Amino acid sequence: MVTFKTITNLGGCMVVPKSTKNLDPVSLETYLIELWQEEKTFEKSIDSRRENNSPFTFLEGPPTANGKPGIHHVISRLFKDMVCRWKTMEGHIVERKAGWDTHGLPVEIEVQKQLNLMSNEAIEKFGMEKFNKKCKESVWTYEEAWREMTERMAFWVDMDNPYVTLHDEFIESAWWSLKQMFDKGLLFRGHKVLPYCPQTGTSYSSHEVALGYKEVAEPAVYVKFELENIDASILAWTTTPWTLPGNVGLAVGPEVTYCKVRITHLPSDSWEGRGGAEIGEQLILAKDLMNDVLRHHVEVIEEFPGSKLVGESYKPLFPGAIDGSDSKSAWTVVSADFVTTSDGTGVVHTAVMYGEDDYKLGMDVGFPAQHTVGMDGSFVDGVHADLDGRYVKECDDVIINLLTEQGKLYREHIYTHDYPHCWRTDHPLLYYAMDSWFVRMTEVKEQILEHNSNVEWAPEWTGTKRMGEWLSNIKDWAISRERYWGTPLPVWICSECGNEHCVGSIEEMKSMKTQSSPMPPELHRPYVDDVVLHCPEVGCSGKMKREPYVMDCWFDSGCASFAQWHYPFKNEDKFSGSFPVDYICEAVDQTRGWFYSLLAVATTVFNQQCFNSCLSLGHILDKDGKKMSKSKGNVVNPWDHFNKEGADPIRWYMTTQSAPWSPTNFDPNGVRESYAKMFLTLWNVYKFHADYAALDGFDPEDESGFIEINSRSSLDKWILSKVTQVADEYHNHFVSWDFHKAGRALEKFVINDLSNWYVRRSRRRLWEESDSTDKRACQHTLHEVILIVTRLMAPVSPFMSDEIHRGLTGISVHLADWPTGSSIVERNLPPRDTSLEEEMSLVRNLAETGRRIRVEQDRRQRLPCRSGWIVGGPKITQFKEILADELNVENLMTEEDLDSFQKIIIAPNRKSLGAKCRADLPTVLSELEAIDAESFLLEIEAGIAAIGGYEIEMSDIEIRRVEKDGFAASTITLEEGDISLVLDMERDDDLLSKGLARDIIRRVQAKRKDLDLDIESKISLSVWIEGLELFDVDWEHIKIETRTENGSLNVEKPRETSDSFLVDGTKVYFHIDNN
RNA sequence: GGGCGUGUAGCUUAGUUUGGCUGGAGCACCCGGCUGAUAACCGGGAGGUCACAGGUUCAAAUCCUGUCAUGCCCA
Repeated sequence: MVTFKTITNLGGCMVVPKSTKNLDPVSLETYLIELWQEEKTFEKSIDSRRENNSPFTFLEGPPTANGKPGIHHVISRLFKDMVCRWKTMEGHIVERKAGWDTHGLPVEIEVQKQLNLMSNEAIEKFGMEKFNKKCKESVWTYEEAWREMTERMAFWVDMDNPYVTLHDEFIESAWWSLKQMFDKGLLFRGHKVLPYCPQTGTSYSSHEVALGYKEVAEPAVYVKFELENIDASILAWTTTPWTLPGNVGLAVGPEVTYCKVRITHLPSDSWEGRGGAEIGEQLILAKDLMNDVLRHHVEVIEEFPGSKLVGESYKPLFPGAIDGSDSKSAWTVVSADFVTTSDGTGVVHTAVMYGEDDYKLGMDVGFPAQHTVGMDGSFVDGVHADLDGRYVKECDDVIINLLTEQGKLYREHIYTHDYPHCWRTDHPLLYYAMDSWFVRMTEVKEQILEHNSNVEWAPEWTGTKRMGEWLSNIKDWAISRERYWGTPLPVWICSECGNEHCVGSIEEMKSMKTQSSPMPPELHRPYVDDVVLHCPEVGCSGKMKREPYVMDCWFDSGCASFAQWHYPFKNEDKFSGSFPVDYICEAVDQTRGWFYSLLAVATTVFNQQCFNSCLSLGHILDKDGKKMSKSKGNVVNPWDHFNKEGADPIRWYMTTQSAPWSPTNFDPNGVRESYAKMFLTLWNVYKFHADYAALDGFDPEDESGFIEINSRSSLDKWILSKVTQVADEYHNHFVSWDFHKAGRALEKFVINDLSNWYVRRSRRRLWEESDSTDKRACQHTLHEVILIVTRLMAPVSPFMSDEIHRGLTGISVHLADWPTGSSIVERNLPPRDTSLEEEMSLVRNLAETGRRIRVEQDRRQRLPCRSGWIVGGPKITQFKEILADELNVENLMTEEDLDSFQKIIIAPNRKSLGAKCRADLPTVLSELEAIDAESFLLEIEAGIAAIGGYEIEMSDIEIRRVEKDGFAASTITLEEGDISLVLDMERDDDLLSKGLARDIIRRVQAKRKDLDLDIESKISLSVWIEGLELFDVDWEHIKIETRTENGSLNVEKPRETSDSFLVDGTKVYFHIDNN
């Protein structure tokens, strides 16, 4: 059992608290930022923990500095900072290296917009070297803004030594990791089907595609594929006729029911567009879609599952367009599980190179993977004489005509759908199989699932569901991009023997390069493109050219855990001591982004998990729950609040508003509320303590003046017990990532327990002018409780907590230990006394009950009651005086039961009495009203009760219990049973005089405050009262309370300028003269 | 289209895991009270289709099914 160390000599210099000013949050915070810089508080907070040698490692998810930081960036930096600060206080070494993500398409797009370079051709004409230089500059556009925001919100991170993904060191580490994958056979070349714009020569990420969806009406066709061995054609549907020359297969659902039909009659309706069928012709399609597709009258000849069609071969639509000699499956029917009967014919036309499903299916079943369309968007030579060299989107009509001529078109129609368009040129995008390099993630699926399951995810479902589901359908990772600005793919291919070589370091490149190739000044295009290597293959003397790709920028950030240290080329110790990383934190959209790329790289390179815990945050939305975006104009600028309420209230608001992983509707008014409640209240508690401590020269470290907790009042013991309770609750919520619950609990403690109860109840103790044990006990208690509160809140709101902590101890809260302790630092909290806590809870409950009674009885709080009784419930031993004072009751007693306060009244049952008495009812009722209930009840029980000649029985009346005249009561129900509070409502001259005195005191005090008088200054007070006698003793009391030296009561007449007020019909005038 | 979240008073939210008192707070509003630390606090009032529709159950904000809205990710 560790005892609570009440005297905490932390080596501070300024232990006697100074009187404080009113709160100015902005200057307080900006002052502290400067102080932290001068003192190097951040560095100290790390260095002071070195002796424990227990690192807690954090990895910063690198932001891109080519966009302005907004309020949504504040939240993720908050939760990063909070956990790091918390772990520091628990005694760990928590180093925090900043990082910048500097590569990637968004950077290029930004520069392209700037320089109006709307195609690859334009970029190359402009010059890749110049272009990349621009990109490099562009990534630092908002660095200053990011630094300022980071500093202002007090995210402690080492921004002077960040890792930067464009640095050669970082790139070299990334190269090294790719070579590990290459050596394990996990890197391969293939195709990836991407939305591609032939005008600009670029493929697009899904993000860009989303920018350009447009609704278009295009021709769609039902095409007849004539089977070789069955006298029928299979019908297939497509919305992209230009892919038909590339057709190499038809996919059917194995479980889907198909049928073969024969045309019996021509359609009765007029035929739309081209196409048609002869009577007697036989067609095959899904049974469910017959009615939607067919326009002829038919007879169904046969029904069968799709599996029966599998393997059937058919005649190519465009013979010679594709060389199928190496493929057994070319132009046959295959089975695929993605086939549905929701549209089309239930048969999917497959052109390997122009659809993702198509490509995957093609690879699985061995269709020939050949292009019929070139990179320029035109058909290649040899497809068809009418098509060769023509832009595909212009050929729809030609193709449909060709099919019609050959009798292969069944129907055409116009189909309206959303189709992606190039956001720059507005041309429709083509889904096109691009050459691409892949990491074979499918090979390591089991390992990555295993590593994922060992991560502590918050919330859990991010890991198990969102990430888990994704990983169980893992696909190979396309890591190459046909772009300019990025980490160059370090793969070289020999032009002689086709040997592929992956370079894993600068040194390796240097040793392999030909004499004539220059050493690149940096590891970027175009310099690296010029490096030619000698082929290392035995017996080959060929030259190797680099594959002209850059890498997916997610690969960069996925390498951050080791590349930030330039591992394995340097910092072996730093890396091994920090891997796997203990903690990362980003918004939920990073699940498939950074969280995944970290897992993927760590699994393929080290076969380890990359991080032990991951907090995935919900997004910040605007106050209407809409996404914040520039175009909507609903983006909140954090500086609006930095410059108003300060960073602490923003951080507190974000923490307590909702669970970290819940989306938060950002309400600026909520920040104000956090400020007004949590921070103003705490500041005033502190100010109250500090002002009186300064006045009295209170020194918490003066052992001679120390009061043991045992010798303090019950009120002190109570708040000390409560602060321990809230500290434990707070800590437990931190452990389970429920930071919002932690903050709410602490806020409730500060406002309700500390400020509105402890301080309010303790004010008189500190007003006492002479030194007393009780006063010092109160000062020590306040001092101790405030210190614990500041240490608890320091990770969330580092400014005010530090200011107060420094004010009380002379040292920074960020160097202090976590109050509940850890495996490293000692627990340091006062003892609990739960019975005291329970009693106080009851007392507060009864005080509220008293106020409720007064409202109901229309008796103001300042008018005292002569007596009050507590009926039932546990005995109140410690806080009886407090309760009596709160209730404003002169004499508070306990009573066994309610009988002495209640009487029985008899109410008539009109239904039964009316039937009995008829016209006499009014008389009976009025007599009943005047009757003595107790004795009449006895008469009824004896069967002798009668009114006006009518016999009265129990059924004629209702018995009720009410408070006797002059009493008022209210009952609260607790687990232990009911407790009633009874108040004596009697008013007499004595009570009225006392009540009046309190009202006068209150008005005079308010006036003193209005006049901005010093608390100690003396006044002259004149009072005139009309219609009520103020007793001498009460007048004396008024004079003492209001520090009146010269008092006059009812002397002459009130002056014109005198204040007046009315209370219970009594008019009071008063006048203050400042002495 | 698919996966994963979210939806409770005008606003911000608790309660949903494990069904059970009259769905609890704060802001704003109205009435009253307390106050020489406080933009704080206390009592009362008004304000609820617990997104909607079904279902299970003696009992549903809570469990199940579907729908709608909204957010993220993937197509």
